[in-house]
Amino acid sequence: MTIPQSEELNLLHVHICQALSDPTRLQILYALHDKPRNVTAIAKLLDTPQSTISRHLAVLRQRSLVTSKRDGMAVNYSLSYPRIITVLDMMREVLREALEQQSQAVQ
Amino acid sequence: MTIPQSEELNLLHVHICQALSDPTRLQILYALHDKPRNVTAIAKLLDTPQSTISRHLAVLRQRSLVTSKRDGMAVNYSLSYPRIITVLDMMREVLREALEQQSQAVQ
DNA sequence: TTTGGTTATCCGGCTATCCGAATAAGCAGA
DNA sequence: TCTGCTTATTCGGATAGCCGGATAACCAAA
Repeated sequence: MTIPQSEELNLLHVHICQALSDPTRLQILYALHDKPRNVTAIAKLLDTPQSTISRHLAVLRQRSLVTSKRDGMAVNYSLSYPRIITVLDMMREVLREALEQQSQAVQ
Repeated sequence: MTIPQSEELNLLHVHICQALSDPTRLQILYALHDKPRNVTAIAKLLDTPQSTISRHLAVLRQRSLVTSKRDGMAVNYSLSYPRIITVLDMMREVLREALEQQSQAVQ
Protein backbone atom coordinates (compact mmCIF):
# COMPACT_ATOMS: atom_id res chain seq x y z
CA MET A 1 0.00 0.00 0.00
CA THR A 2 1.32 3.37 -0.95
CA ILE A 3 -0.92 5.46 1.24
CA PRO A 4 0.51 5.28 4.72
CA GLN A 5 -1.73 7.91 6.28
CA SER A 6 -4.35 6.96 8.78
CA GLU A 7 -7.92 7.44 7.66
CA GLU A 8 -8.47 9.66 10.68
CA LEU A 9 -5.58 12.00 10.05
CA ASN A 10 -6.60 12.21 6.43
CA LEU A 11 -10.06 13.43 7.32
CA LEU A 12 -8.71 15.91 9.84
CA HIS A 13 -6.33 17.12 7.19
CA VAL A 14 -9.23 17.65 4.80
CA HIS A 15 -11.08 19.50 7.52
CA ILE A 16 -8.18 21.89 7.95
CA CYS A 17 -7.74 22.46 4.24
CA GLN A 18 -11.43 23.08 3.92
CA ALA A 19 -11.18 25.72 6.65
CA LEU A 20 -8.38 27.35 4.68
CA SER A 21 -10.29 27.46 1.40
CA ASP A 22 -12.12 30.71 1.89
CA PRO A 23 -10.60 34.10 1.14
CA THR A 24 -12.11 35.74 4.20
CA ARG A 25 -10.84 33.02 6.52
CA LEU A 26 -7.33 33.30 5.08
CA GLN A 27 -7.45 37.04 5.66
CA ILE A 28 -8.62 36.47 9.22
CA LEU A 29 -5.72 34.12 9.89
CA TYR A 30 -3.20 36.60 8.56
CA ALA A 31 -4.84 39.39 10.54
CA LEU A 32 -4.54 37.32 13.71
CA HIS A 33 -0.95 36.50 12.88
CA ASP A 34 -0.29 40.22 12.96
CA LYS A 35 -1.85 40.40 16.42
CA PRO A 36 -4.81 39.06 18.40
CA ARG A 37 -8.03 40.92 17.70
CA ASN A 38 -11.70 40.83 18.62
CA VAL A 39 -14.60 40.23 16.27
CA THR A 40 -15.54 43.83 15.69
CA ALA A 41 -11.96 44.81 14.95
CA ILE A 42 -11.65 42.08 12.35
CA ALA A 43 -14.98 43.01 10.82
CA LYS A 44 -13.87 46.62 10.46
CA LEU A 45 -10.44 45.68 9.16
CA LEU A 46 -11.87 43.46 6.45
CA ASP A 47 -14.93 45.65 5.84
CA THR A 48 -17.25 42.69 6.26
CA PRO A 49 -20.47 42.26 8.28
CA GLN A 50 -19.99 41.16 11.86
CA SER A 51 -22.18 38.10 11.44
CA THR A 52 -20.04 36.89 8.57
CA ILE A 53 -16.85 37.27 10.57
CA SER A 54 -18.35 35.58 13.59
CA ARG A 55 -19.45 32.66 11.48
CA HIS A 56 -15.99 32.30 9.93
CA LEU A 57 -14.39 32.50 13.35
CA ALA A 58 -16.69 29.73 14.52
CA VAL A 59 -15.43 27.54 11.68
CA LEU A 60 -11.81 28.28 12.54
CA ARG A 61 -12.54 27.67 16.23
CA GLN A 62 -14.21 24.33 15.57
CA ARG A 63 -11.13 23.28 13.61
CA SER A 64 -8.92 24.50 16.47
CA LEU A 65 -7.12 26.94 14.23
CA VAL A 66 -7.93 29.88 16.49
CA THR A 67 -8.48 30.28 20.20
CA SER A 68 -10.89 32.68 21.85
CA LYS A 69 -10.57 34.34 25.20
CA ARG A 70 -12.95 36.78 26.76
CA ASP A 71 -11.43 40.14 27.61
CA GLY A 72 -13.94 42.49 29.24
CA MET A 73 -16.83 42.94 26.90
CA ALA A 74 -14.99 41.68 23.86
CA VAL A 75 -13.78 38.24 22.85
CA ASN A 76 -10.19 38.15 21.73
CA TYR A 77 -9.14 35.73 19.06
CA SER A 78 -5.62 34.52 18.38
CA LEU A 79 -3.91 31.82 16.36
CA SER A 80 -3.74 28.46 18.09
CA TYR A 81 -0.77 27.32 16.04
CA PRO A 82 1.18 30.21 14.54
CA ARG A 83 3.17 27.68 12.56
CA ILE A 84 0.13 27.27 10.34
CA ILE A 85 1.16 30.61 8.86
CA THR A 86 4.51 29.13 7.93
CA VAL A 87 2.65 26.37 6.12
CA LEU A 88 0.49 28.92 4.32
CA ASP A 89 3.56 30.92 3.35
CA MET A 90 5.25 27.81 1.97
CA MET A 91 2.16 27.13 -0.08
CA ARG A 92 2.28 30.66 -1.44
CA GLU A 93 5.94 30.22 -2.24
CA VAL A 94 5.26 27.13 -4.32
CA LEU A 95 2.40 28.99 -5.95
CA ARG A 96 4.58 31.95 -6.80
CA GLU A 97 7.22 29.77 -8.42
CA ALA A 98 4.56 27.91 -10.34
CA LEU A 99 3.25 31.20 -11.69
CA GLU A 100 6.74 32.25 -12.74
CA GLN A 101 7.32 29.01 -14.59
CA GLN A 102 3.99 29.33 -16.35
CA SER A 103 4.60 32.89 -17.44
CA GLN A 104 8.02 31.89 -18.77
CA ALA A 105 6.49 28.95 -20.63
CA VAL A 106 4.04 31.27 -22.35
CA GLN A 107 6.76 33.40 -23.88
CA MET B 1 -2.80 47.65 6.57
CA THR B 2 -1.85 44.33 8.01
CA ILE B 3 -2.72 42.18 5.04
CA PRO B 4 0.11 42.47 2.60
CA GLN B 5 -1.02 39.72 0.25
CA SER B 6 -2.21 40.59 -3.20
CA GLU B 7 -5.86 39.92 -3.88
CA GLU B 8 -4.85 37.72 -6.78
CA LEU B 9 -2.45 35.53 -4.87
CA ASN B 10 -5.02 35.20 -2.13
CA LEU B 11 -7.61 33.82 -4.51
CA LEU B 12 -5.12 31.44 -6.07
CA HIS B 13 -4.17 30.32 -2.61
CA VAL B 14 -7.82 29.63 -1.82
CA HIS B 15 -8.10 27.71 -5.06
CA ILE B 16 -5.22 25.48 -4.06
CA CYS B 17 -6.56 24.88 -0.56
CA GLN B 18 -9.93 24.08 -2.01
CA ALA B 19 -8.30 21.51 -4.27
CA LEU B 20 -6.69 19.97 -1.21
CA SER B 21 -9.91 19.74 0.78
CA ASP B 22 -11.16 16.43 -0.49
CA PRO B 23 -10.03 13.08 0.91
CA THR B 24 -9.87 11.42 -2.49
CA ARG B 25 -7.75 14.20 -3.96
CA LEU B 26 -5.34 14.04 -1.05
CA GLN B 27 -5.02 10.31 -1.57
CA ILE B 28 -4.40 10.87 -5.27
CA LEU B 29 -1.62 13.35 -4.52
CA TYR B 30 0.07 10.95 -2.14
CA ALA B 31 -0.33 8.12 -4.65
CA LEU B 32 1.35 10.25 -7.32
CA HIS B 33 4.08 11.20 -4.91
CA ASP B 34 4.86 7.49 -4.65
CA LYS B 35 5.12 7.29 -8.44
CA PRO B 36 3.37 8.55 -11.58
CA ARG B 37 0.26 6.55 -12.45
CA ASN B 38 -2.52 6.52 -14.97
CA VAL B 39 -6.22 7.01 -14.27
CA THR B 40 -7.17 3.35 -14.18
CA ALA B 41 -4.32 2.50 -11.83
CA ILE B 42 -5.38 5.21 -9.40
CA ALA B 43 -9.00 4.12 -9.61
CA LYS B 44 -8.04 0.55 -8.75
CA LEU B 45 -5.66 1.61 -6.00
CA LEU B 46 -8.28 3.76 -4.30
CA ASP B 47 -11.17 1.45 -5.18
CA THR B 48 -13.15 4.31 -6.65
CA PRO B 49 -15.06 4.64 -9.95
CA GLN B 50 -13.00 5.81 -12.90
CA SER B 51 -15.25 8.77 -13.59
CA THR B 52 -14.77 10.02 -10.07
CA ILE B 53 -10.99 9.78 -10.31
CA SER B 54 -10.96 11.45 -13.71
CA ARG B 55 -13.03 14.30 -12.36
CA HIS B 56 -10.72 14.77 -9.40
CA LEU B 57 -7.69 14.69 -11.67
CA ALA B 58 -9.29 17.37 -13.80
CA VAL B 59 -9.60 19.57 -10.73
CA LEU B 60 -5.98 18.99 -9.79
CA ARG B 61 -4.91 19.62 -13.38
CA GLN B 62 -6.83 22.88 -13.61
CA ARG B 63 -5.09 24.01 -10.44
CA SER B 64 -1.73 22.93 -11.90
CA LEU B 65 -1.11 20.53 -9.06
CA VAL B 66 -0.64 17.59 -11.41
CA THR B 67 0.63 17.20 -14.94
CA SER B 68 -0.65 14.74 -17.53
CA LYS B 69 1.28 13.14 -20.34
CA ARG B 70 0.00 10.61 -22.81
CA ASP B 71 1.90 7.34 -22.84
CA GLY B 72 0.53 4.95 -25.44
CA MET B 73 -3.07 4.31 -24.69
CA ALA B 74 -2.93 5.62 -21.16
CA VAL B 75 -2.48 9.08 -19.72
CA ASN B 76 0.14 9.30 -17.05
CA TYR B 77 -0.26 11.71 -14.22
CA SER B 78 2.47 13.05 -11.97
CA LEU B 79 2.93 15.80 -9.41
CA SER B 80 3.76 19.19 -10.88
CA TYR B 81 5.39 20.40 -7.69
CA PRO B 82 6.51 17.56 -5.41
CA ARG B 83 7.22 20.17 -2.74
CA ILE B 84 3.48 20.43 -2.22
CA ILE B 85 3.82 17.10 -0.40
CA THR B 86 6.27 18.73 1.99
CA VAL B 87 3.66 21.37 2.68
CA LEU B 88 1.02 18.72 3.27
CA ASP B 89 3.35 16.84 5.60
CA MET B 90 4.05 20.01 7.57
CA MET B 91 0.34 20.55 7.93
CA ARG B 92 -0.05 17.02 9.21
CA GLU B 93 2.77 17.59 11.62
CA VAL B 94 1.09 20.65 13.13
CA LEU B 95 -2.14 18.68 13.23
CA ARG B 96 -0.51 15.77 15.01
CA GLU B 97 0.99 18.02 17.67
CA ALA B 98 -2.34 19.78 18.11
CA LEU B 99 -3.99 16.42 18.72
CA GLU B 100 -1.36 15.48 21.29
CA GLN B 101 -1.83 18.73 23.16
CA GLN B 102 -5.57 18.29 23.17
CA SER B 103 -5.41 14.74 24.44
CA GLN B 104 -3.05 15.85 27.20
CA ALA B 105 -5.35 18.71 28.12
CA VAL B 106 -8.23 16.27 28.54
CA GLN B 107 -6.40 14.22 31.16
C1' DT C 1 -11.38 0.56 -40.46
C1' DT C 2 -12.76 -2.11 -36.82
C1' DT C 3 -11.90 -3.44 -32.06
C1' DG C 4 -10.95 -2.82 -27.37
C1' DG C 5 -8.62 -0.50 -23.72
C1' DT C 6 -8.36 4.06 -21.72
C1' DT C 7 -9.92 8.60 -20.40
C1' DA C 8 -13.14 12.67 -20.38
C1' DT C 9 -17.66 14.48 -20.13
C1' DC C 10 -22.65 14.61 -19.36
C1' DC C 11 -26.49 13.90 -16.41
C1' DG C 12 -29.68 14.17 -12.43
C1' DG C 13 -29.75 14.61 -7.79
C1' DC C 14 -28.18 15.27 -3.36
C1' DT C 15 -25.45 17.78 0.19
C1' DA C 16 -22.63 21.39 1.86
C1' DT C 17 -21.33 26.10 2.03
C1' DC C 18 -21.85 30.96 1.89
C1' DC C 19 -24.20 35.34 2.51
C1' DG C 20 -26.19 39.43 5.21
C1' DA C 21 -30.14 41.11 7.79
C1' DA C 22 -32.40 40.35 11.92
C1' DT C 23 -32.51 38.74 16.38
C1' DA C 24 -30.99 36.57 20.50
C1' DA C 25 -27.60 36.01 24.07
C1' DG C 26 -23.67 37.62 27.14
C1' DC C 27 -21.65 40.64 29.89
C1' DA C 28 -19.78 44.96 32.19
C1' DG C 29 -20.69 49.46 33.99
C1' DA C 30 -23.99 52.84 35.73
C1' DT D 1 -31.52 45.83 37.19
C1' DC D 2 -31.22 48.55 33.24
C1' DT D 3 -28.31 50.14 29.37
C1' DG D 4 -25.41 49.55 25.69
C1' DC D 5 -21.61 47.35 23.55
C1' DT D 6 -20.10 42.98 21.79
C1' DT D 7 -20.70 38.44 19.94
C1' DA D 8 -23.37 34.24 18.46
C1' DT D 9 -27.16 32.21 16.10
C1' DT D 10 -31.15 31.91 13.13
C1' DC D 11 -33.29 32.39 8.68
C1' DG D 12 -34.25 31.94 3.74
C1' DG D 13 -32.17 31.57 -0.41
C1' DA D 14 -28.50 31.28 -3.69
C1' DT D 15 -24.28 28.96 -5.23
C1' DA D 16 -20.94 25.43 -5.51
C1' DG D 17 -19.32 20.76 -4.88
C1' DC D 18 -19.60 15.78 -5.00
C1' DC D 19 -21.24 11.31 -6.65
C1' DG D 20 -21.48 7.26 -9.98
C1' DG D 21 -23.74 5.38 -14.11
C1' DA D 22 -23.92 6.09 -18.89
C1' DT D 23 -21.92 7.73 -22.89
C1' DA D 24 -18.81 9.99 -25.87
C1' DA D 25 -14.14 10.78 -27.42
C1' DC D 26 -9.37 9.16 -28.10
C1' DC D 27 -6.07 6.28 -29.69
C1' DA D 28 -3.17 2.12 -30.78
C1' DA D 29 -2.98 -2.40 -32.55
C1' DA D 30 -4.86 -5.85 -35.58
